[in-house]
Amino acid sequence: MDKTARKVLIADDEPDIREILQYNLSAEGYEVFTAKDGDEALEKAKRIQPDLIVLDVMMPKKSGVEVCQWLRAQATFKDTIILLLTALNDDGSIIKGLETGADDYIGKPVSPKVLVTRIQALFRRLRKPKAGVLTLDTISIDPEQFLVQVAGKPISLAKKEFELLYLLAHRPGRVFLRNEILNQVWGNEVIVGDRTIDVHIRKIRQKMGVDCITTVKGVGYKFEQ
Amino acid sequence: MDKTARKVLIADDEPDIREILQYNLSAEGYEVFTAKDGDEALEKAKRIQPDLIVLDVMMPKKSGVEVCQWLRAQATFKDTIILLLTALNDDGSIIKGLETGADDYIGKPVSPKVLVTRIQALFRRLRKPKAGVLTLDTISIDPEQFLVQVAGKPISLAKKEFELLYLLAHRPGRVFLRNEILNQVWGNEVIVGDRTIDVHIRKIRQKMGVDCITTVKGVGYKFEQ
DNA sequence: GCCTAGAGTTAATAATAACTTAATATTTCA
DNA sequence: TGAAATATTAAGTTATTATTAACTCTAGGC
Repeated sequence: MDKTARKVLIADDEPDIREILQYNLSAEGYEVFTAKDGDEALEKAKRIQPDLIVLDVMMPKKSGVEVCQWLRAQATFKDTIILLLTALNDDGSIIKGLETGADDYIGKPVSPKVLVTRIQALFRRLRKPKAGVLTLDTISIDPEQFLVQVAGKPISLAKKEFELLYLLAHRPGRVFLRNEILNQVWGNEVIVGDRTIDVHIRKIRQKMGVDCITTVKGVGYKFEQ
Repeated sequence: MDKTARKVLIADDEPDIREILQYNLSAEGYEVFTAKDGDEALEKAKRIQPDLIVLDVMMPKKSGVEVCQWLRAQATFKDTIILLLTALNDDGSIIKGLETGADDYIGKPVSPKVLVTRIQALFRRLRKPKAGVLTLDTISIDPEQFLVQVAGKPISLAKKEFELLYLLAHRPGRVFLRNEILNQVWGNEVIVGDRTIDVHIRKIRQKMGVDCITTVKGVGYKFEQ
């Protein structure tokens, strides 16, 4: 099992459902735990600290909603993803479920495939993805390949130029102060003159051909189409 | 209007649905925009930079899924919440929709109340601390982007002008004495003539086009719609 | 090890935008 | 109405950035 595998806890009183979900989620590489009632769900949640918890609403001992409320009251589970699963599909139940702090509310019957997809969508959103390719209209910046393309045409940037461009482009619109730029690209210890940034900015502008870096005089620079 | 108002864009070809959603979301304090087809949705998304976008899957020009894919490929929209809305409720459509990067997928018909609740659940999870953005009616002031918008149109202010506007706008209605303004914007040591403030105020008024700074003769200035 | 090309930096100068001032006009309120 | 305060305008001054070229440094080829 992958060491970085995400832990999922499934709490449902029906053994069939536990098994089907366990099978499908394991197949996707998740480390799966199960519980058969509300108390067991709480106990295992505390011990395992899962990344995501699927709670059936109708369970013995404690309902899924109660478990959800209890978990959300704890600081430890503030960032845990909670998904409610239920046969109660009326508006009132849905609203109540989501208002207790659940991240999603799915009505039964649900196909395992759909459930897995929804779980993956939740993970995609709630766990920060690593730095990847940036696309901004006709400009693409790939830090893996160290490659910049403008309208499909590859541009060759030097290391510092690339790092500076990536810094600005990964938050388009946001202004970066000269100090921030120095810290991020050059590091805190290194001391370079103020003109150094200007010269790099100029080279980037020159090589890219398009005007995508805006000067905010007295403040810094920002990436902008 | 609430200062922390979040912007929601609704794209659906049915006027009834647009209207119902707009009504219900506005009632919850969101700032709502609408689009009637895929192309308009893209255009408005780029211009408005909403926090959340509701996309009908079946739309003229471009489908909701196409719009979603296009948006997700852009760095600018990587943190925008996207919610697909559709009559297609089969597993395949749901999986496909979520896999294009949507954050939620809701089948029609859906009660407006449920939709609003789901949207609030999404915001609860995905809210990013939009540090310091001031939104006052049609004016937004973003210190991170160093950007002022009036009715969606960006206005370019110089550093001192921006700082002065931000100072006044962060406490609308409150009068700032000329001394306070000098201390806050220029600092205690710097000594400048009295007319300097006037000239900056004038430039702001001129550039913004709308009359949002009121003179209180003998006292100072205040921000006011 | 020496040479070379390109990266990175610096420094000098030019260009530009921001800021301030001062002179004049206008408004406001006793 | 008239004095005080603010608005407006244009011109002057300063601060910041752009540009250019020369210089240093480093990695890789020979």
